[in-house]
Amino acid sequence: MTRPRAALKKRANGVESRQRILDATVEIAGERGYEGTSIAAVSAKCGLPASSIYWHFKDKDDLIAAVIERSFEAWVETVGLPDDSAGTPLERAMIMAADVAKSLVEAPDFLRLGLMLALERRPTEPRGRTVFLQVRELSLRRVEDVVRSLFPDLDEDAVGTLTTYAVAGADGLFTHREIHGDTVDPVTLFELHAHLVYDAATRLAPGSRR
Amino acid sequence: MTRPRAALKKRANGVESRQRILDATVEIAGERGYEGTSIAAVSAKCGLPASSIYWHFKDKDDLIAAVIERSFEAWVETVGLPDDSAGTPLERAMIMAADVAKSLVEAPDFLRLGLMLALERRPTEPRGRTVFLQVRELSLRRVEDVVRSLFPDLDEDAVGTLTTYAVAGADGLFTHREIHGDTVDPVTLFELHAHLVYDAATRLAPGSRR
Amino acid sequence: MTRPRAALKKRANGVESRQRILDATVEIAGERGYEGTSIAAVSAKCGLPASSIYWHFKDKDDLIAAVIERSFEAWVETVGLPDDSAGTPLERAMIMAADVAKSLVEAPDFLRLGLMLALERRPTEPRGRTVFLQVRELSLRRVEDVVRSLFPDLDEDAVGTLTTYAVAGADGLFTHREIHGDTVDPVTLFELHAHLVYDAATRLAPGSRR
Amino acid sequence: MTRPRAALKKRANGVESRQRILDATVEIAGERGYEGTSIAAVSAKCGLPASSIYWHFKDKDDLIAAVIERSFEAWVETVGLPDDSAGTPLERAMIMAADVAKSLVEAPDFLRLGLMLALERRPTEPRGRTVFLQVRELSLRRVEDVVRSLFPDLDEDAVGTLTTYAVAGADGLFTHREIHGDTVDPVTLFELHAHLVYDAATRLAPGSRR
DNA sequence: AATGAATGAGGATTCATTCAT
DNA sequence: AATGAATGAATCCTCATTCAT
Repeated sequence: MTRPRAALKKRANGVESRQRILDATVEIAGERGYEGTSIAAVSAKCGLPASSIYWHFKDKDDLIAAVIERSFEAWVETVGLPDDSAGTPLERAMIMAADVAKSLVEAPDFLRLGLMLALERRPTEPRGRTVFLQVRELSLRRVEDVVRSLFPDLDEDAVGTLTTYAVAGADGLFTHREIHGDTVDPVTLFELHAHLVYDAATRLAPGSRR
Repeated sequence: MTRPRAALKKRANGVESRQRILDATVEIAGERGYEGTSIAAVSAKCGLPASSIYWHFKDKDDLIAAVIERSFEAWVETVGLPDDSAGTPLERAMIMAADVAKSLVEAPDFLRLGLMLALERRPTEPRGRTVFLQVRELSLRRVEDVVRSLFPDLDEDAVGTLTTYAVAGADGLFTHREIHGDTVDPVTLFELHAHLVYDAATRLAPGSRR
Repeated sequence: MTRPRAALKKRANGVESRQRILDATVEIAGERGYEGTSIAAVSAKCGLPASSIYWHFKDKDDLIAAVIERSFEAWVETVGLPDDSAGTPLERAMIMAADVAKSLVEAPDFLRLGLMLALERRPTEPRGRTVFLQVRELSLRRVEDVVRSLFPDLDEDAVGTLTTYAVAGADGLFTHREIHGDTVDPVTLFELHAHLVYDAATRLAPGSRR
Repeated sequence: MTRPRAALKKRANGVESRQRILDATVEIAGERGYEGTSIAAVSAKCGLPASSIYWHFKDKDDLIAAVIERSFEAWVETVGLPDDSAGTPLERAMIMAADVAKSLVEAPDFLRLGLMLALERRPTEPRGRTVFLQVRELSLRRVEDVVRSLFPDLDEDAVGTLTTYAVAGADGLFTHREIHGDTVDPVTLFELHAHLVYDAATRLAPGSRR
């Protein structure tokens, strides 16, 4: 009576269960938002009873926050880090644009869910929203750095404006695609965006005729 | 003396009640989205019992759809129609930009609620979402017309791209402001956007070195 | 400016409205029973607002009771009274059987609704049930009389048993038809029933070898 | 000593809870029919909160269907199977009659509830009704078999007629008793019914003077 | 003779969560 | 590591009824 040889299946496996729950949750939360995501629905989709979800996560808030975190990490990986060395500023900007466009097409959960949460204004803010705002702030700083390194002449105000415009534009293009689908090619749009942001840098630069 | 005109309060007045319900609903739905909007909350805010809400609206779906419709109309009014005659194309674009910026700052319910609904993907789409998509489509056609009239040389593809970029940019700037507040002056951003869209028109125009 | 010539339509007409309400109510109550019959449903079916129903009837109980009364009268008319004079007792019994069979096929609302109400045991008995029990008692007395006149020799106990059996049989055949439809010809069954009741009379008669 | 077996009350026991819910439901549904049976009332009667009822049953429909099923089984048990061997056909028929009479007096929930459901015609038929019709069909087949074995000479049409008449008669007698109580002794009536059905068999038999 | 609007009570069902096992 | 059962609060919505007009 040795231990069963291949007890691989159905052997209590915390890590895998956790993943299954998170998988189910992204799907549902991405469809229905924070309030629309019920533990029962997640339970039905992942096959584990509701009480098991509470074994892995403190509460619904915690679950959603975890989902945001995980999907942010997944998104960050698909973006890839820009190679600092290569080419002219414009060329580097264009490569970033293409990267971001691709990442938003491939791993849209993070931003969709995040924007849904961010647009809400409920009195007691869910932790998921806070998490999203944090990682978003992080991304904004990262973009700011890139802007600064690409256009060293800009003053801080201009850097802020440009960063905001660059990120807001990406948000808008993403949102548009989520709503209307690929009626216009997203890569074209993101490249246009990169070009225009680049133009804006010169427009905002000191000594420009603005 | 005739009988007191406004009796002793609380006497049947359909039109006003309807408005009160809608007022309460925009406020709540704009804060918490579709699922977060409970009839009980609306009832509490407008003072009428839940059952009375159902006299005026078939169900929650119907209520939210009505809110979207009304807030769209309100928004359209605050935008104002562009004066066809005035100035150079660029000047006219700048005026539009300022108008839209102002309208989004003043009557943001329509777009906030609409975007929240639009980002959702629930299997049985709420009517409110459909309504939003319809009026949005309408707005897109309107912008398209303006683009065409400002830049008569553009081919249809370019018109589509430009329209999409213009609207998506506005969405993005709006979203950014909803999330981060006025860290960067919205009018500046919308004017920058107008400038860049204008530049893009020349970039996309036939004969440009694109 | 004389009175409009043919103000026949839409001139407030109490009698017709009352009928429309009753018509709608039989239909719904026959489908769904007492509790299942909502004023809103009746209102929807007859086209008059709920408040109008309350102008014609005191309350729901009153409405249902009125329906029972009216459908009983309709049923009584389709039964027709047996012609006292004609033929042998058996022949007269057979004619009655055919009459009753036909009436239950043609105007089944009364009995269906009545039985539904009668089978219920709610603590505060609805007036409709009382009305049904009353008219049913009336019918039972009528049948009793017929039994007595057909079989003058029977003692009162036997009359009671026979009457009960005759009526219960009719109820059962009716119920069976409501449930299973015309899988077996109802006239055949009612004739068989008449025959057997007739046989039973001889079986119960004094001096029979029972 | 081990830990106290029946803890401190109120500790999870699925099977027992399910029974308690069903017990409460038969009682209420038998009194008030489908629509008249509110989950709140069941909850009050069985002591479990409404939400617990939904742990055990998908919805009200499911609950009522389960009640029908269980009460049918209970009823089948009180009927008892006819002992194939004993006596003449008539004697055996009489014993069956007595058995059925007794069972309907003792466990009337099944038939009362079933008939109430069966008489309804709601557009979307409740599952409970379907279940009742199924078990009823089953019972009819059983009776048909008995008829065939008691009167092997009958052709199929006659078997159908006789079966229908036998069952419909039982329904009618049951209904009568539910409505009017024991004004006439039920056993007497069921025995009379058995006699008459027996007579009918000869009346329907080939070669009879029918 | 009729009705638009209102309303409190109650309908079924789902919610997030807990807890003993 | 997991789960069956339970639970109170909240969900949306319908109920029968009223009342001023």
